[in-house]
Amino acid sequence: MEILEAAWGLVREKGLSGLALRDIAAKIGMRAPSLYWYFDSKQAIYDAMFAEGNRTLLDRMSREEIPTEPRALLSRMASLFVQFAGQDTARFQLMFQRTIPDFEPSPESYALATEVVEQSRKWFDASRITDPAHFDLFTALVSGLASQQLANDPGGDRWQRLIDEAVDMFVNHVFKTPSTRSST
Amino acid sequence: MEILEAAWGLVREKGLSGLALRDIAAKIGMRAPSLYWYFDSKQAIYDAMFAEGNRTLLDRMSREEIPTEPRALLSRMASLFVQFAGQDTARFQLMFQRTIPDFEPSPESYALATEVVEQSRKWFDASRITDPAHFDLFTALVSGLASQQLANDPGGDRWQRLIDEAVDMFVNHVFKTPSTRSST
DNA sequence: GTCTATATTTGGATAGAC
DNA sequence: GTCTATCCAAATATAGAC
Repeated sequence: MEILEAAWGLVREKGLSGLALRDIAAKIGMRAPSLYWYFDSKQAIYDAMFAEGNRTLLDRMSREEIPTEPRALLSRMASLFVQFAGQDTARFQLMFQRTIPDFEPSPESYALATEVVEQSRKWFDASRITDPAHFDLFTALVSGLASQQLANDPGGDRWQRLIDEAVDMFVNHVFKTPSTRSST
Repeated sequence: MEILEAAWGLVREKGLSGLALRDIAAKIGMRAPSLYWYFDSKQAIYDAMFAEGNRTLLDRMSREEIPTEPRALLSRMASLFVQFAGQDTARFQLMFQRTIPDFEPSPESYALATEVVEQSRKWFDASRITDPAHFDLFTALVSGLASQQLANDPGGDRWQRLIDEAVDMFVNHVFKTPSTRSST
């Protein structure tokens, strides 16, 4: 949908909460009221964007074939996520941080977000790491890399390039075998 | 200052970007224009809050005596930060995430933020970990714990209680000695 | 489907009296 | 220092013509 495309563009330019219906309309040669033929409200637009972001991420996850080796698997997972986050700060904020005052995703959109978590856990389970706390630790590690990258070196790779080391650290910790370390 | 206290309260209730001068004034039995005697603009209020947050954090850091043992030191550091973040989501967003469209801290306020980073690095250096990339990895780990805690279990301790394990993981990685692990 | 016109609200900011 | 009155701008949303 052309409207959402325009919305994404604006959100990247002016920040997530700086989005205005007027601007969206202007960007596609329309007037603001016309948007109401497609969406019930501004919140509905945010909601559609939220859903789209999650669908995109789900799609990317489904395209990957899951490596069998845990280290490779978790590295793939982390790279996928940090890269996804790094591509669009506003999208990251919309999907993973509570930054817009009133916005609450609709049940349908929220279901997609849940599916993302479920898929992630399914991937993670394939690494044969069983402790749920380890999953939490891993998500913290990955989201930390992503958020530091976005906040302190946007567009760069200062944290992105630490992914493999971080995964090594994590894997060695979980399996408590300080065995072979491959830093690519 | 009474104004800032009211502002913090509102920001916690209605979100960072939901702050309105009218509401601040109302909360302390005033009218909005009166605030202009104290602050030049709304941005100036955000700026004062930004500065105050950083001063508070600096103060807490300075009150700690730095443990000599690296594990204890980093654990203290991480706990301090995650706890500080967990106490106030809005403050965390203001200080560490770019969530308000136009807000840019004044040079004086920004200097305080820089000082926080410098102090943190000074602490970190005391652990005799020299690789700068390790500092980045550590900040990612800690901020990841903090942001996951805030986003997915606000008020709880699901990620907070992983701090010691995370520090163990990190220390073992950095010193590459898989020696004694103490999980408290 | 898209428009103009307009209602409505909200909120930052200023002028000027006291 | 604090007020009232007011201005101004932005922005969501609705009504109704075409």
